[in-house]
Amino acid sequence: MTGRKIRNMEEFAEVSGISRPTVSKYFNDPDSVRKSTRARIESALEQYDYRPNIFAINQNRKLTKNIGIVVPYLADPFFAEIARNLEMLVIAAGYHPILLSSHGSTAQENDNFESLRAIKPAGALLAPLGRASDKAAVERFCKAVPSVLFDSHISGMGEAFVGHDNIQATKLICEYLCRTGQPPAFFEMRTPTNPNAYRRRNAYCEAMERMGHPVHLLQAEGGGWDFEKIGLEGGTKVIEEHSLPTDTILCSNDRLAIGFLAAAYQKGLRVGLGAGAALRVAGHDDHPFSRYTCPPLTTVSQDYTAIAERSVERLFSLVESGERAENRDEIFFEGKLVMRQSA
Amino acid sequence: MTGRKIRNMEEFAEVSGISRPTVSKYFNDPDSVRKSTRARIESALEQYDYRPNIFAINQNRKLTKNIGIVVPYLADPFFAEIARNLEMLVIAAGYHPILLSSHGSTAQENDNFESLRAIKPAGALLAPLGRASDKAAVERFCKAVPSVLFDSHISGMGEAFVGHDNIQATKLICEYLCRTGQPPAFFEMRTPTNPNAYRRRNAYCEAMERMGHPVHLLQAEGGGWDFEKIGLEGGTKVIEEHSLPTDTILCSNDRLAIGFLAAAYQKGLRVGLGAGAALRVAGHDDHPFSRYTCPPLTTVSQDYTAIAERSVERLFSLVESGERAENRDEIFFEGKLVMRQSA
DNA sequence: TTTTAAATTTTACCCCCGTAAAGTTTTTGA
DNA sequence: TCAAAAACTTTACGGGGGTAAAATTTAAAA
Repeated sequence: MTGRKIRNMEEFAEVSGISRPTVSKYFNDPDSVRKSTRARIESALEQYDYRPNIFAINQNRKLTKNIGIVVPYLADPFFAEIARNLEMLVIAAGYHPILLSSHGSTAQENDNFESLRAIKPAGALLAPLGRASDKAAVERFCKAVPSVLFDSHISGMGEAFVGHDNIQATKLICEYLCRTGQPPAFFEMRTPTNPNAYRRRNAYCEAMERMGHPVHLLQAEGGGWDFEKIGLEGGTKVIEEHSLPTDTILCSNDRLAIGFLAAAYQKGLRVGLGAGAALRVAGHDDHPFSRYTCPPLTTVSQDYTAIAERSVERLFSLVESGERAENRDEIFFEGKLVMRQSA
Repeated sequence: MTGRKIRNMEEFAEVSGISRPTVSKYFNDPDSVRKSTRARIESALEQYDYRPNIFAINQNRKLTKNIGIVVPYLADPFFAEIARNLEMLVIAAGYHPILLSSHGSTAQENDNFESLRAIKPAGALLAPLGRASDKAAVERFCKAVPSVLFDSHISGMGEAFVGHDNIQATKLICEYLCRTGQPPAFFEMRTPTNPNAYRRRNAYCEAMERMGHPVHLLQAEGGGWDFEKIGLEGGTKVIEEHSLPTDTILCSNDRLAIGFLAAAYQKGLRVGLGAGAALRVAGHDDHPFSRYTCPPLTTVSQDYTAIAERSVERLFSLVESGERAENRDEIFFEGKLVMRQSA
């Protein structure tokens, strides 16, 4: 780090003794220039502190190295965790992740789409809000930017969808619960925020009918993203009303289950498998905190890593081929049973 | 949305019948042009879909409307929640937040600083890793970009620090615990990831000495950001070794407490206040999930909202004056006791 | 050594907008 | 109504770099 300040590529080309277009070529792909040229540039790089201006670069490219990541609610540890995985994969691929949270708001989601389009991303990984999404806005965005949807499925949008197999996973835990005790009732939000919830509800109903057990839906009121709160309040209500039709509760997701466990605890109902237990409670997702509940939550896992990896992989195959997918594929990863002490 | 496609400001100026420099002026401040001119531009804006190219804008400004937000670990709901608050305040102020997580890694933190500097942000809100931070890198960044530090304090860096009063808050809960039962032992990580932990440890020691109670530090092994795991394992260990010197445990933060509660539960130790309880456990932070633990966690809150608001306020007073602070101020918000059922 | 292909340089133009300077029009206020 | 002030237009330049085309050099192959 010596010598004069370098203001632009012109000056850097000068001090490194190479022409500017070749320097430009180097920065776009160091392997595209002769080895000896590369060496000269890199030795100049050690002497002088220079890097190309990102705005000037992006202005001249139709596409940038930016990859947008949009999640519906980043303060939900599930999305935080999957976003973390996605970011790291995108970085590893030499791209630049731009992480945006819609904070549960349709307006914010639309703003995020606009912000993203303004920076001409090479592609985007989207988990839309779902029910609350402005479908037309999602569609416009996907048309303009190669996108892979993950977690929340909106039919027909994006070049691909990568997500969790809600149906298989729900059936799996239903079967486990039926095999090991009373058939479960299903605890959920009456009007779920997340579209996966509908698939889980349907899968539960189907599974129970197939096994010849009664279907019991326990529906909590409330909207938004404060699932634990809804679980706690809804859980308290069903317990107080003695409206539990069975001793086994399958919650639509782990966050609801965490709330429900709190409700059970506060009402003095012991949850677990042993003789002294009054209730079995299971969740869905293998949420980062589900192993720390009391008792530890039995659940079905989502394969976070696989979903993140495949989403990124699928997106880059689009981005790097420069083509749009001829046929939209949908990839589902199976859930695994995570047996802990709550059910 | 009719008419031909507009490619740039030149063309837009043409169709709106105004000169390009005036149009440019309008986009920088709609109030800086005559009312009638503004009306003509805005009616053209309704007919034609045009917005200025963000890269070209930023290339020509020394400063952008970008505000960097760097947090050490976004998958920690505490940071997710505070980032959410910060983002919304920054947006409300008409700026553009760029949220970056260091994912607990020094290298990533430094990369984040570089990425941010590359986009010439008007300012930055930083919560450094702390102990793991590359101090020189933080200092360089703060010298180059007006920055307000929050949550984790590194002395002398940034134009201001806004955070939680760890000392007051720790003393508050110590006094509460001593007043209502046995004096607490302090459960923490031996080598804490977060710098606040050291202040809490010291405040605990001081408070106990001042009140004439013995100081007991229970130190869990392990590093990183998986605090619940450390709390569970460390808690299991101290319980198994019968090395609990008192029936009251004050955890250095809520996430450790969540782990500790799980340990107690799994070891059959009933936590709470009543007669049947073997243990009291308290935390620190009022973590988003602390109200859903079993039993609900007694803790001291951090004033998330105030910290976020003041940080943003302080940063914009710098940004908009265009000056650097003559004297660095440090603002601490007091914690409040949150009494729930665990202690 | 010659031929050929590949890499580089030169030249030139483009991207899209900020902004300063000078000249022109419109608005304001007395 | 008229001069001063304000707003606008025209003109011109600059920012930092992508990229195409033609000319030149270098390296590899025959």
